[in-house]
Order: sequence, then structure tokens, then C-alpha cells
Amino acid sequence: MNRILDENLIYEILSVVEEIPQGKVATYGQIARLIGREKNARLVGKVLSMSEYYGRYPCHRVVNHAGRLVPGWTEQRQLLTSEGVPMKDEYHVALKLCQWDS
DNA sequence: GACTTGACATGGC
DNA sequence: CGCCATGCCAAGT
Repeated sequence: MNRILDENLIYEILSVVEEIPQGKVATYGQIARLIGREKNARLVGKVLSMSEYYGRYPCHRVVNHAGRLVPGWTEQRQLLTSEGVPMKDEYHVALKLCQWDS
């Protein structure tokens, strides 16, 4: 039954995001995989964009497979650096050093 | 209900 | 992890 999809999706996604340890980051694909929706990585991003509406979650610890930060969200870089996440440049994190080993 | 859009992923170069 | 092309799925219009 796929009557409820967004709510469950949101709950699962946020549950995973919430478990990301400080100083580490996770990719959308990784989260999507953890919730059993590998192909829905984009949905993760959509949900996270609205995550503030559902509650406060460390959505800044989620980046895409290239380690690129959210376009247009300048705060994210400072938040990550404050947590000790190594940055490759202003818009990319060093995934090699800080990708979450779920 | 078809078309477009998106905080994406993966594989090839 | 630079860029290009293709695939995927849900939400919004």
C-alpha cells in the first residue's frame, strides 16, 4: 500500500539524518539507500529542504555524491567547519576525510 | 493526467 | 572528483 509515502519517507529520512555524527557528512544516495529508496536520492533533498518545517535536523551534514554543499545556502559551510568537517573549498567538503561510515 | 523541475546517482572520458 | 549523458522517482504546475 502506498497510501502514505511522503510522511513515511520523511520520517525515515529524518531518522537517518538525525544519526549522522558530528564532524561527518552523508550523501543523499547513502541516506536513500538506508531507507530503502536508492533511486529516490532527490526526494531526500526535497524533504531536507522542508525539514525545518518538521523539526530541527542536521540537514547541513548532508551533501551530494561530489561533496558539494547546497547551492545558495552560504551558512552551511560555516556550520560544517564549526563541527570540524574538512572543506576542500567553499562549496565542497573532503568526502575522503569525513564521509559517514554508516 | 501529461509536462517540467529538483539540496541526486552512476558510468564514461 | 573535473564534465557530459542517461536514469529514477516524487512533487508541483
